[in-house]
Amino acid sequence: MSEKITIYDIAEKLNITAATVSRALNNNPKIKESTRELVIKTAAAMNYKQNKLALALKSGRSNNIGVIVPRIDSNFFASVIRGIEEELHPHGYQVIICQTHESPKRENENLYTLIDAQVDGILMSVTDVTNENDGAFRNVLEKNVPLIFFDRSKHIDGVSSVTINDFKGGYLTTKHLINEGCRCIAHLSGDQSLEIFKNRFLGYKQALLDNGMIFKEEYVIPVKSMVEAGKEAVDILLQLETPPDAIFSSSDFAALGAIQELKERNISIPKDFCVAGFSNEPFTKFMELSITSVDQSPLEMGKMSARVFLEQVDKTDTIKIEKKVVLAPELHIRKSSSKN
Amino acid sequence: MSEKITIYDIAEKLNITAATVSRALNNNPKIKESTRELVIKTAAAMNYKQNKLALALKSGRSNNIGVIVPRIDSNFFASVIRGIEEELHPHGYQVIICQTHESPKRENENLYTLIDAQVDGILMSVTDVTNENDGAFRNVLEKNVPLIFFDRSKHIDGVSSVTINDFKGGYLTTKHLINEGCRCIAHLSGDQSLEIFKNRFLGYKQALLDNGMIFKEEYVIPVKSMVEAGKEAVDILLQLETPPDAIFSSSDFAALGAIQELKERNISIPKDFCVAGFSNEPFTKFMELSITSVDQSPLEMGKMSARVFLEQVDKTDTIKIEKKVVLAPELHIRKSSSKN
DNA sequence: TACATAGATGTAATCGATTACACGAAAGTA
DNA sequence: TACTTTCGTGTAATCGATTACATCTATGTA
Repeated sequence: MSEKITIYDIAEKLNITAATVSRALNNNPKIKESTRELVIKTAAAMNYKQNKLALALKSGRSNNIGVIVPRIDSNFFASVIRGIEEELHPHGYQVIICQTHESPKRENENLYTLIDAQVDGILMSVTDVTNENDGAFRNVLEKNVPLIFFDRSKHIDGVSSVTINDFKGGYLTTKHLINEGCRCIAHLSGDQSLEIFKNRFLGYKQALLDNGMIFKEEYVIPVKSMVEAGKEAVDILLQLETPPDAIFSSSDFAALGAIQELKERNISIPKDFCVAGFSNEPFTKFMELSITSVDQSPLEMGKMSARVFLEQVDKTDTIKIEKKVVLAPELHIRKSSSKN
Repeated sequence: MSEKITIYDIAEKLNITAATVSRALNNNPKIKESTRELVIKTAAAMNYKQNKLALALKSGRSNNIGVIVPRIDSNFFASVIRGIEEELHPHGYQVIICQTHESPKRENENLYTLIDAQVDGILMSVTDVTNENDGAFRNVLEKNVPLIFFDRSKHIDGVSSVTINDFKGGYLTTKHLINEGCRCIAHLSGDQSLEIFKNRFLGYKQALLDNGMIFKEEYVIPVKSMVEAGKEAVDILLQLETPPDAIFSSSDFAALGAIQELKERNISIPKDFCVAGFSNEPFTKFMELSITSVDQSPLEMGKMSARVFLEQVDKTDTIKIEKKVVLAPELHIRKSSSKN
């Protein structure tokens, strides 16, 4: 119903030009005070709203930033997004959400779409590092749109990232299991093409070696981040000649599955078997047999990513600052691994 | 680095006008086939990308839709958003996320910001129905921007909504508890100014009356959706002259708190006390003592909201179709309330 | 041959805001 | 009095794409 009011409407009403109106509204110093006041009052009276699209076209800045995640309905990614939104909202940015569902094709699609939509920056968690068809990434860089990776990163010169120290997370957790007296610690590993999972694995391995324990390939089971995968892994592990007495899982969901399967087999946790997960999903704390897990401070990660973006967005210099922020993982020790 | 290529660049290279280029790229029928092919080939070669902002300004459609939720880091809202994104992505829409943190002020702010950003529609879950300062809502309606409520709705003429039948959810759950043999069923209620919570309460009450049980005010405890609140509620309930033997909680988190407190007091669940929650949060299924809860099909709710939006967005008629979609709640009966 | 018609393309306005440059009036300076 | 500044506004181009209307050419028809 209500006609869209433009600066031309205001100008017409006051018998001045749109240029003057624009200047008055933008606090341009070379405008008479009385004119400014009149314009501002009239604009308010006419319920004028600036057309952000026109502004965006003119300035080349949309005030939108794009966020790409594998999926949004995971506590971790949702929390990161929350952090991003909260940090960027006060600066006038809107957050556009894209999901990849772990598909490199969708990832590229989303990158192109966001660039087409003229976003002022892209914050993302990579889906597949081996994605060679990185014309999409090159495109982003060529357009000089700030790109920031969080959690799942990828090595690209000049691109900043915010991650946690996954190696340390794996190391600390494994060390903790060793301290609890576990002798044979297995690892449920994630997609090794992603650095986060590789580093968790490497931290695990190093902790074993540093503490005089032997590392066995057969104790490392690749799993998807699903309950069922954890059950299957336990099934495999318990058939080994020397079954393990602890599991460090790179996924909370797999850890949960492992626990369910162990209980099914009447193996007592933590007395005879310890389990620890990764991500600190809400349910790990809520269980009666609460699950030890590594917190990744997703909210902080989101806020930090947003801050890194803000630092870069105004740098008109072509000199790219590559900032690598690494947050500290926090091990939450709970019942599933507390023998004492 | 890479210059932005516009249709003018293509036109110049081919010695034709931008109009022709535009027509060729848009499959306008009145263009020579050979010209079209040449333009398309050249555009590809020059790596031309349509500037969506220019298009948006010209057409008045941004291809963005706004989603406003209390917060994104809740499994329910994140899942709804996932549904919305998946349904709208194929239609070329991008999803902009806003959070209110249950603040009416933020809600109004977000509404204005989204309208300013020229979104093509707004899908939202209301924060506070008593929010009288609805200039923000009026503004949306006047601008003829499709508005759709999901889950937490509000009565506004001409505005569509997608909700679940909360009354039925409350009714079914209470009936189930009665069937299990519970005689005194308490209710942990949510903010009664929100219809969803009022309806859950009404369903609970009706189920009691329909089954010859008496409804007692003192059995209704208002709670926040938090673990701690559930504990406190149990503390109050057990001090009553006739303490209840079951709880229907309008929140899974409060239900969890209740269970923790009951266990603390060595009350056996479900033998001596049954508990049921609402929302089917992931953890309810994962607990060893899994929690009975009502599923709200958030993914479906999101997709459905998106579909309702799509139906309305192309209707140029000023006649507003008010569509009220009500999804069926699904009671998931689990250990916390299964005596048999 | 003369004229209507279809086909292909060019011209220019438009969406709404910003801004370099131009211009007239008032004020300051010598 | 004559000339330079300063101040406040107007003019018009610009961002990139779309599209109504105009124009021109080639073809069809009587």
